[in-house]
Amino acid sequence: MPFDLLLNNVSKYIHLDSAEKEIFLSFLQPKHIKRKQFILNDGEICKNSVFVTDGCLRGFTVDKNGIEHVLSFAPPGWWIADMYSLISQKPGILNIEALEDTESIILSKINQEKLYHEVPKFERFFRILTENSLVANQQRIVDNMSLTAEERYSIFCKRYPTLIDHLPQKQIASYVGVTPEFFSRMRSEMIRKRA
Amino acid sequence: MPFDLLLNNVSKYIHLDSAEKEIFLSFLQPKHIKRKQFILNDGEICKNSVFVTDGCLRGFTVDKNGIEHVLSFAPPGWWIADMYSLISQKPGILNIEALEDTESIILSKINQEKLYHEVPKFERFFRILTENSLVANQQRIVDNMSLTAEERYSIFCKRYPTLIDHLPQKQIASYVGVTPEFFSRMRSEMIRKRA
DNA sequence: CGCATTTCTTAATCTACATCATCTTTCCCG
DNA sequence: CGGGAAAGATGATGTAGATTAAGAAATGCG
Repeated sequence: MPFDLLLNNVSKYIHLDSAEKEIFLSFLQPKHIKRKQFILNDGEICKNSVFVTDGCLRGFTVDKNGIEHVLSFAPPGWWIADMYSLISQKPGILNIEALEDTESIILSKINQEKLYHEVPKFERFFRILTENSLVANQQRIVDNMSLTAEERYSIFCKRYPTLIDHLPQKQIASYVGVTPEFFSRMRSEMIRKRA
Repeated sequence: MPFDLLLNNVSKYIHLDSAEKEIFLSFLQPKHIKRKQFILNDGEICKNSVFVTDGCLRGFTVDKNGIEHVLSFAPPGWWIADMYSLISQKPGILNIEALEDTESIILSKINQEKLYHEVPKFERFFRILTENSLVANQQRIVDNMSLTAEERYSIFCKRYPTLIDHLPQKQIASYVGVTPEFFSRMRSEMIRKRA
């Protein structure tokens, strides 16, 4: 069952009996996403929370010079959405794209509201997810103002250990906030230092 | 009445009849804050939302090298709090300090909850404040990754027009994310260009 | 399997911003 | 209102990371 990963994720924060699990599962929809396929474009209203069970998604914005900036990755076991747009139901700034063929589970905004009515303890669960995204954003602002690229890379490594040797370097570079060229040079210097 | 500014602020988002206004006001507490006085320290749990009616507060973090990074200002008409800590009631990372003698209105977390029960439409109001802080943080991450110091300064100017010639330059520099020396140089060059 | 496209590496040069030092100006508290 | 501290200006020098260019390696798709 690919839903096991999701149930595990939920049970980190709230306990569900089997009736509640049933209700939860009835609101979910599995979705296969092909490599390079977009499931959200900037300017759209975000209608879904997406939980990845296999593969990997990325959330990114495009600045006025056409440069992409990766704000988050979603490997298996992670949720992804444009939190602002999802909450406010106003147009967002995030694009969400599959970096490889990906299996996911969709919880629509509408079903999320229904779920709150039928199993109120899910309010707690999604409140915690929102808090986590808040704290991550706050921390990221500070990190970008005070840390070097190398330090930011090591934060990436802690946050996404499974992605380190798994993702195109240019995606990691974009998350860390440097050019692919500099990132390549930086990595080879880090290896040299360690040797 | 210094509460007028606050009632105006609230009525931008929700309409209150006079009974509801009464209830709201009964939960508030005016507070005078002296220049250089802290009303929140990092590591503490944030217990209050603070609305400024006169003067100015700043929210900032201190990095591992002891350098301060200003995340937000609160001139008259603005709310300030460590949103993450306020919502989660866990220790936060923000310090909040008065940049000059300041008049403010305090709404404690506890009273905020009571207010939700007595006047539920305040849920909408504070939800919107939370959304605004979310979108501001998201935008700030992108801005810091893609804009020059000069562009970030012009965003500061739009966001806080009343503060431009009113605040120590080093505070603005810290918000923009540059050293005071570079900020001084940058400003004199911007003036030269315009002349 | 093989070719095209994407990704990675390395090098030279460039630039935005930091750091350090010194001097001047402003401001605030006794 | 006067003196001391904080803030600001300006110059010289240092550096993290960008840009451009060009070749090598990897990868995905027909």
